[in-house]
Parts: sequence; C-alpha cells; structure tokens
Amino acid sequence: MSKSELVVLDQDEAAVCCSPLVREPLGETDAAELARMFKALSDPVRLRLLSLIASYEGGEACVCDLTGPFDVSQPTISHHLKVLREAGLVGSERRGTWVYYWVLPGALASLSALLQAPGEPRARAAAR
Amino acid sequence: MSKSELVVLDQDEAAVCCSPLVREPLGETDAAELARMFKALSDPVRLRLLSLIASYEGGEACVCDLTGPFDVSQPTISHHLKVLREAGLVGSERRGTWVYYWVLPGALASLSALLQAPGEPRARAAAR
DNA sequence: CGTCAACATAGACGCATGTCGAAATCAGAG
DNA sequence: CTCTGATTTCGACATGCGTCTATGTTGACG
Repeated sequence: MSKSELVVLDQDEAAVCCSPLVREPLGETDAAELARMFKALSDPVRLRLLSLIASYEGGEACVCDLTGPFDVSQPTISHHLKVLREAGLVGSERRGTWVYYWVLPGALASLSALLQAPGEPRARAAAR
Repeated sequence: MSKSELVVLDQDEAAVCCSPLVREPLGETDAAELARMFKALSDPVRLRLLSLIASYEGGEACVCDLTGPFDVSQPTISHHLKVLREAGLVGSERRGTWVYYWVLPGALASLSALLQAPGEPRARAAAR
C-alpha cells in the first residue's frame, strides 16, 4: 500500500492515546495498549532491528539486510519483525522477491510524547 | 541489605545513551540496557503505577496510596515497584512507617528522546 | 514446469516473569 | 520490651517469551 515515494507517513495516527504519563493516571485500557507497545521494545534484538530499519538508506530495509548483523537465526528475525509489526511500530510490504520494512514514525512519536517529563520537579541541566 | 545496591544509576541522570533510534543503529550494549528499561514499562500495572506516582500530589506517593487502585495483591505491587526501581525509573525512600516513591524524570526524558522521530528525514520539510 | 532464493509459519524446549499466600523485617506507640 | 501496622522477601506455581530446527509459501527465472 501506498509506500511509493514521498510518503513519509500518512498520519497513520498512532496517537494511541494519553497525555504524558506524569500528567494524570493512566486508565487500565490505555495502560494495556501501551504496555503492548513497550513490550515490543523490550527486547534488545527488536530495538536494534528498529533502529537498523529506521537508519537504513531510504528509511526502509529488506529482511535480507537485517539478518546479517545478528547472531540469531533468520526465523527468529522474522518472528521479531512480526512482533514489531503487530505492535504497530513498523509497516511491511512485499516487493518482488524481497519484503521491506519501515518504521511508522507516528507510533514512536506517540510513545515519546507519553514519556515526556514536563516541568522537572528536580532541576536538570537543561536551559538553566 | 539496605537500599544501596542495585543502583545502576541513582541520580536523575540516566542519560543512558544514544542518539535517537532513527539516527543510527543501536549498539548491542546500548540495546541491552534500553531493553531493560522498556521491559520495566511493558506491564500495564507498572505503567499505571508509574503514572500514578508521577501524577500524585508532590510527585511522590507511598505504597499505601498505590495498593488501592489495583486488583492485585500488595506484595505484587511491591514487586512491581522493585522492578521499576531497579530499572532506574523511580526512586524510593523510607520516611517513618511509610515508603515513598517518585519518578526519576531523567530516565523518562532519556527514553523519550530516544524515541523521537526526526522531523521527517526527507520528503516534505515540516510545516513547523 | 522445475528449481532456487527469500521469508514466513509450526512445533518444541528452556528460561524468565507475574502472581499468590505466608513469613520476615522494620518503625513507631504504649 | 512488646505489640501493631506497613512493607519487603520467600517459595511455589502457571504462563509467557526467545530461540531453535524443520517445513511451507511465494515469486523470479530458465
């Protein structure tokens, strides 16, 4: 689907939910949803896969590019990619012989916003 | 065995590492470290605990404040708090009878920064 | 059509994790 | 010192998760 050229992201929304974690208590439903996404990030291989995909030329990579840097088997890589895909963190498309994966920026942005600390109760070296 | 052992990083620091996930591939070591933190966030109860603590009056809460809203046993809450503490996401201190927990903003900020999607790498220049 | 290459799925195995009840520790009040 | 309430620790159990090997599926190409 529409992974032609300039398409960076089509709003894919992924405004999964929620104001920053520190603003108000998370509801059970939101917490469950978010926990699923964080769980997808809770494995070193998946984190590296994600950053490898994201930082690849063109923002996407085929599986064949991804199996090399790891010392786990190809099916394991495939499994992790599936987890990332089902968590809504990456998209994929078959193009001829190869399957390409790319990061869905909206999902990352949404998690990033959730974790943003607002006023820092304790001072940190920021704009001080 | 007081409370001074785990301490991976006890200050608000936790500038654990790394430029944004999408900038360059994560190293194995960094990925392992980050995966531990994300794993701590990968449970709905812990996510709610974290936001409950953070949004509490004064930015801290005692365990007695935290057991109510959940339908799991109090030792389980204690266990989850320990996980959050060992992940460097919260700090704790005994004050009289009660033990208080607070969020370490630096840790959250560091994860938040990691997940930040760049301003759309190529393709349209942001309208920001 | 047949074969090869790229990926995905299926099933199995072992270790980690969430949960509990019970017991231990710790701090304050009599 | 002892009692009491708050919290952590301790085993124990069931489930989940990462990994593997083996097999299936899909597309390209001769």
